[in-house]
Amino acid sequence: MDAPVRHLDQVKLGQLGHSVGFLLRLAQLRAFDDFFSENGPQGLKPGEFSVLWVIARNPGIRQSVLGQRLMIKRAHMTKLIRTMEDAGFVSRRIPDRDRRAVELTLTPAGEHQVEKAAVLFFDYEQSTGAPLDDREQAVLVALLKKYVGLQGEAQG
Amino acid sequence: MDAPVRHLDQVKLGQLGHSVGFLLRLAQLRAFDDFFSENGPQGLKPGEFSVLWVIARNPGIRQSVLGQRLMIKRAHMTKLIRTMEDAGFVSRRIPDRDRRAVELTLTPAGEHQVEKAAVLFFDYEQSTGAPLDDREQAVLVALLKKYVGLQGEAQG
DNA sequence: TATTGTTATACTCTATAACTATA
DNA sequence: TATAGTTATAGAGTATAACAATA
Repeated sequence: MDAPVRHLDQVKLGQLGHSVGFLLRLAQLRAFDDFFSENGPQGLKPGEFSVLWVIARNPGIRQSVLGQRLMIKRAHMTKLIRTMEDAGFVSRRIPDRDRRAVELTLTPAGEHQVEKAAVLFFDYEQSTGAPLDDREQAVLVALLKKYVGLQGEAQG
Repeated sequence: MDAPVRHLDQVKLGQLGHSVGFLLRLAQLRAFDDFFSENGPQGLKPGEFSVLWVIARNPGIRQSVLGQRLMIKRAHMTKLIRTMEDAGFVSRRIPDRDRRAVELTLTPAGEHQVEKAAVLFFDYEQSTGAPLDDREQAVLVALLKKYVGLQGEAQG
């Protein structure tokens, strides 16, 4: 009989410790949480930053396409975009050739906001990758891209 | 001037497409979401499965240690454990030597539940890793473990 | 009929702080 | 004083379904 586990290093994870899904969850918590809580750039939340960033690089992108790429559901996209519109960062346009759709662009204020936040975001990315050296980090990125099927996409 | 982006493969992600944090988020969605929504084993949610699994391998583990290892906050642990207790899967015990603490064990029903769920969970893990071959998957797991600081822990 | 986006509802997970009881 | 756990509240993110407008 083992004594009751009272210390972190004694905890046995078994197969779970080799589970991609489980490790991804822990890794995501490590990567994002502390950053976006306190040091959060300009009060932008993760989803908001990624949305602004992608609109900046794809002016006129359709709301549905943006949501698909970032894996954000339509209902949530609506709320996100409304918030960004209310903040004065995004403008919406209904194209004549398909009046169901919405095309998104950044306002000048939105562009300014993203570029400022991006500096903080990518700087943090660098520092949070600390436990891995550059080569390991590159391998991790490559494997994750393959895992999520993000390989042949356009680079900007 | 580019034409408005209307297709997924045209979307330019720029630096974001090389961001560990961003890729981790996409990867986690890919790994977990669809599985635990529909095919979810026995109606167990991800947090619930991981909690039961770790208790099974560490009988008598303290609630606080469990929460630290799984990166679940104390307030949320309380609710999670209550739910599992109400479901008849977990039993709580206040040890005499520190009457503030709670030691957790599985009931026979809980043990049965985890083992059944584990088969489905790890089988799915296998299939969801499809885009990566065995060697790539092993490298990914090793890098993620290093990234989250999960290296020298006890194996079970 | 199918698609784009909106609205409304509910649930999971998280964040925070105040609280208890024990140490 | 500090720690283990609880309670309560708020918020983000997501899932779901019903809906309007357009294709």
